[in-house]
Amino acid sequence: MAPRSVDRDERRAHILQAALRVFARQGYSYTVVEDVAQEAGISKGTIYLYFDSKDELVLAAFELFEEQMEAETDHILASEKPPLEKLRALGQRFLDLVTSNEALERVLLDLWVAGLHNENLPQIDFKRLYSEYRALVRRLLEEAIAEGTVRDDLPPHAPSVVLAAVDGIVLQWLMDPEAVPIDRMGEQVMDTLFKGLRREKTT
Amino acid sequence: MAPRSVDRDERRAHILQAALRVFARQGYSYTVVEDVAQEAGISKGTIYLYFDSKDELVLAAFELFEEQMEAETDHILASEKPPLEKLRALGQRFLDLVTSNEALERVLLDLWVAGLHNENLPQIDFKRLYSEYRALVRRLLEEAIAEGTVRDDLPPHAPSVVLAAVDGIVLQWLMDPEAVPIDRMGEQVMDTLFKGLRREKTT
Amino acid sequence: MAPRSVDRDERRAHILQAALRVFARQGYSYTVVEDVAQEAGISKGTIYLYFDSKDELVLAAFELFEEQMEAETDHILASEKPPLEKLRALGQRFLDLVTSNEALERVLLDLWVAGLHNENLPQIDFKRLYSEYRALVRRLLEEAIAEGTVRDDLPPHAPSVVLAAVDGIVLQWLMDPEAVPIDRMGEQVMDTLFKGLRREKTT
Amino acid sequence: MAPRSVDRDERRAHILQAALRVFARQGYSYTVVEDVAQEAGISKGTIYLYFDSKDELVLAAFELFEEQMEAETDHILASEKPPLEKLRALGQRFLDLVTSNEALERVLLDLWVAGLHNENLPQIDFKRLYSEYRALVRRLLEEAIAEGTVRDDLPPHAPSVVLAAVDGIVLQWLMDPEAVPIDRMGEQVMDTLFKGLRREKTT
DNA sequence: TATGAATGAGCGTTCATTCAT
DNA sequence: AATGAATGAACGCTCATTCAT
Repeated sequence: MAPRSVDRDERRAHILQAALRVFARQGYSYTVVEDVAQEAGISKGTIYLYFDSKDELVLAAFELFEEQMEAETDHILASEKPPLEKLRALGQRFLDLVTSNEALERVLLDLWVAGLHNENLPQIDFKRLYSEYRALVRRLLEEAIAEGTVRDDLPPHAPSVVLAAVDGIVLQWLMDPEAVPIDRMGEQVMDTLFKGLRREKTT
Repeated sequence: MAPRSVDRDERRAHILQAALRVFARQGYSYTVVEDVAQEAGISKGTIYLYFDSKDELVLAAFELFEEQMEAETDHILASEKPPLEKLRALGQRFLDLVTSNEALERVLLDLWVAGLHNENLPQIDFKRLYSEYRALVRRLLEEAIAEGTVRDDLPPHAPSVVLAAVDGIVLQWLMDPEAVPIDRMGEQVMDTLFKGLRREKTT
Repeated sequence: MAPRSVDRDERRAHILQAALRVFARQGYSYTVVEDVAQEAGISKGTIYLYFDSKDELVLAAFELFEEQMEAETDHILASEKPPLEKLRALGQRFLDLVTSNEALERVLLDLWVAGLHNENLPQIDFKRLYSEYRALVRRLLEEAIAEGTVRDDLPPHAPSVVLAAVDGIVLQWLMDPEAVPIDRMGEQVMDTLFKGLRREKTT
Repeated sequence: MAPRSVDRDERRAHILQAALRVFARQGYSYTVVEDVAQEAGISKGTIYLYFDSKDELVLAAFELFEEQMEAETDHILASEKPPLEKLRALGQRFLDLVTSNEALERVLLDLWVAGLHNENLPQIDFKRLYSEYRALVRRLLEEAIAEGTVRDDLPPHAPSVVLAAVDGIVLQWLMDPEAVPIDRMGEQVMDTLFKGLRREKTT
């Protein structure tokens, strides 16, 4: 009486991974559902047994990323490191996460750009997400200022600059992985941000 | 190059500007050719007398940006400022350029993401473009190191970080212009990059 | 015809009843096979063990109706009533049958409309069926004329009008059961048809 | 500067007539938009220049019918005939209208049956429409009763019976036009309804 | 026998592009 | 040169049917 039995979650994950690969290769809007089906080695209709729509595929990708990042963030914040070390660790983990799944990152970028135009993508609130990241960085920087490890004359938007540097590096890596080898970038980004470009004393 | 040609160029520019506005508002893939025609106050068919395809519109937008940026860059490099001031000026001009034409920037981002996926967009070689920018920044930093105004232990990919910070700020501004007011950001980005986050002496 | 067959017939009937309920509720073309399966408490695949196709379900529904109506008709015709009473009884029984299974009637209507368009539904010959009904009514009316209970100047298509009135009432009931309460309509239809609208003597 | 010029209304009407023919032949749900395009001798896309959706085609058909019928109704009601003659004229005109466009009638039937199931077809409120027709018939009958031309012991739902007879005749005609020649039916329906089946005096 | 996951043809609709005027 | 009506390939999605278990 038992039909073909499948592990729904596994199947879903399989399709999602296939979708990520194709989306990363071709871009979300240039990918047709049939492409995802072929990549997953199944038929078009099957995808709709596991996802309600093409959009939901990309939304699921985002959730995947957010879950992973959130877990990492909580872990790092709960640690006993000084605030600047936490910041360094966060940046590093973000880059690691991104590195470990280039496909995911490309898809997120697509999604990000789409979100800039499409108000009907309300499930993903990048605006809020970035606000939270900025607040988080700000808190760490303030702790560090209180501690005396960070200068107290930072520009008010310094948190944005920190985020910008990390984001921007990912962008360059996506564009040209050889020229910007991301697995060695975390340290350099943080070193540059922490120490600045200028020779000390010369300020 | 007959008088006709001037009219033609003017017309072409008119359409391109209209296209930029619409693409910026709605995103490239969410814009239908009819939208551009309406914005330009002409008919759909006419667009095809000046551009071969919808794609060519966005390609022309890129050329527009590149020309503008190149002129600015040359001008700044030819000036008599010290290298770090040139860098600051470049960053500032880039942000100004972007600010002055949000439409253009949004379209470039669209294009950028498309280029990530579409190898058949050989006219736009972002890879090469970024290589050139990195080389430019590197040259300026090396001059500054030689001069003694920049520390000589910079990480090798520091130029990427500089570019990243500027790019990343634009991204955050596009996403949330109120939270990241770009007209006051140039200075803060440069200040943060130049001085670093850390309190001096504590290094 | 082995014991198995009984089970099989029972199962088939069970599915058919479930199908009727769903078809009546949602309409044939708005019903997906899965809906029928759920209503029957079985799986989609099982339906195909008892019926070759979705179409066959609706065909079976028609056979069901025809069998029931035929049995009733024969019974009434075999009775000892005068012809006009037989006619009244037939109309009443038709309405009763319909009333007792609104689902069936709605499905038949669907089928009826489909049959109007689909020549490939040769199993159901509504044309022949109505011809037979008309002939039956005609026979009864002629008997009644001979008897002197029905006027001898009836229009030639009076049998069609009789059928039409009964059919039309069912239609109005299906459309708006509150406005046309079918359980009290049989009598009124027959009264109106028998006596006519006009005041007697005024003819 | 003038493009291919067309009379929009004419074009729309042309497509609508083509759609009516195909819908009548195949039924609404068995017709694909491509069929309508072929019948109209145009391409699929063109249909969408004149109608927003497939549904709108059938809705437009209904409006066509309603407008025609309403105009006829008003005209008849405004005339100087006695109420019973008005009723006869209404029935006759309804049948004429239906006869003159079999395609339209078949489509309306389709629509009617679809409306029974599809609550999302709110533009067409057959329930209300029939209520109004019943009220109209009732009013005429009451006038006739007051006048003394109609018996005063009519069953309360007699108006429904009148409507039923006319509707039902149309149904039989659609099913089998030879057996039920509609152009000679109006009179017979009305004669049967007015005088009834029974021989006078015998009541 | 019964299951329900899998299939893929087919649908309504969109829109970049063409072309008669 | 300019128009906008017309085109038709392509899309996302549905669902009757099949079939491995």
